[in-house]
Amino acid sequence: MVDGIRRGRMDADEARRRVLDAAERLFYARGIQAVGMDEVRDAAGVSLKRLYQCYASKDALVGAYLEHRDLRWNAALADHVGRVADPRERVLAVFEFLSEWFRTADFRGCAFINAFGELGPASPPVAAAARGHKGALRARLRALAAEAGAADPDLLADQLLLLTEGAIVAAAMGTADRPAERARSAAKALLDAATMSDQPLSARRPG
Amino acid sequence: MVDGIRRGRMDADEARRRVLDAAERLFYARGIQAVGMDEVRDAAGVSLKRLYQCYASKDALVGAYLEHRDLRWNAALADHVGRVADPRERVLAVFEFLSEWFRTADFRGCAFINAFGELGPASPPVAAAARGHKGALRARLRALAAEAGAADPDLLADQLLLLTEGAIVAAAMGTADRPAERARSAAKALLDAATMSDQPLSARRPG
DNA sequence: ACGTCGAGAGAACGATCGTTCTCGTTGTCG
DNA sequence: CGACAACGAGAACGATCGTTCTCTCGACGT
Repeated sequence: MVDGIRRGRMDADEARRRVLDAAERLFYARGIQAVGMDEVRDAAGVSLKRLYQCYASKDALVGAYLEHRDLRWNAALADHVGRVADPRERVLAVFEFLSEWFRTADFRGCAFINAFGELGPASPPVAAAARGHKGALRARLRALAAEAGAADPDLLADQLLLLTEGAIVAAAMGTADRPAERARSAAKALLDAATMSDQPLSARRPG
Repeated sequence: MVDGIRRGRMDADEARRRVLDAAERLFYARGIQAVGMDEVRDAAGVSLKRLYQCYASKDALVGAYLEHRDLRWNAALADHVGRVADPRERVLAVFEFLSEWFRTADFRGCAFINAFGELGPASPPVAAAARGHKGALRARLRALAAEAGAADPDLLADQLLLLTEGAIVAAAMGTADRPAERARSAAKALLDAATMSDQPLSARRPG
């Protein structure tokens, strides 16, 4: 009974991983409400009983999906930005990351924007996860803006955040051509404007 | 028999109007999948039979909802921009329109982004409506950019579109402070950058 | 006034979905 | 070898939802 854990626990971890992988793929590709637990079970190759042992409810699975997605996405962005040294280029690297992301075969927008639009008002946990994800992104953009020498890092961070979210939405809906490149060009212009460091921004404005 | 149409058609139009009003309010506030036909019936104050006489299915009602929303939103934006004469100010008026919109009590993001995130892949009509709406917005921004003298109106239009969509998303999720004002400041900088070849920055006057 | 048509209210139906339960099997340990 | 716990497969259950059907009643034309 005690040692039953030996193999049981290994299998349980494996099952959890497969369930979460399947859920992430399906929820992201087709939306949360459109995917039933039966489909997750099929894709994960486990039994329903096992599925509910791993995640006690669909809500719990959705929470784990968003949490995992947040970790992966943040790590991928950090990795991409981390390869660049120049502070200004680090800001623009965010948009090169977006460009690569948009080209991935299964790209379907931001999981958090989608989940928020789908369940936001009806599901406080989903809303909180979405806000947390975007809050972390804003914090990262603010840090990059400050390192790049922006006169007002909060302002530039918000502007970059708007460009990022807009590019993601436009890429998902196909409403703009090469949205990442357009966002990058806009970010460059805003970065220039924010770091005309030693004079014009303040000199240009009267009192 | 012919005249039976007289009163019948009046009531039918009235019922259609009330059904569409109720559906628009409910779908926008809580999402499409979260609102059942029974609830639309209650809010509209008609019978289910009448409801299905007005709109043959929920899909048809969703289509009418998006179409009506598109008309109203475009008209409101056109009205707001139309009150401004200066070409550069007309571009920025878009973001003042957003600012007012975001402050309305029932604001809950862009109906088309929400609907697309909710049903996009599963519902081609919804996806088409969303793309049509954003396509019209992009065309309007392109025209404004051209009138304002942008060197590359397509580039500026896309950049402004990204700012607009980003501001809407950020406003809906509450991830940025005063997103409309931030988007406006970014738009101004981009507008400056896009029209600098004609006139130097020093010749510009802040609005 | 009477028969007919259509409207309203809501029951009913079929499908779907989240969740639980049953049952037959298997693998393990004493 | 035999009991027992856990597992897989899938039926079952209760709820919800889109849609249709039934029943009753009131309004209109002749």
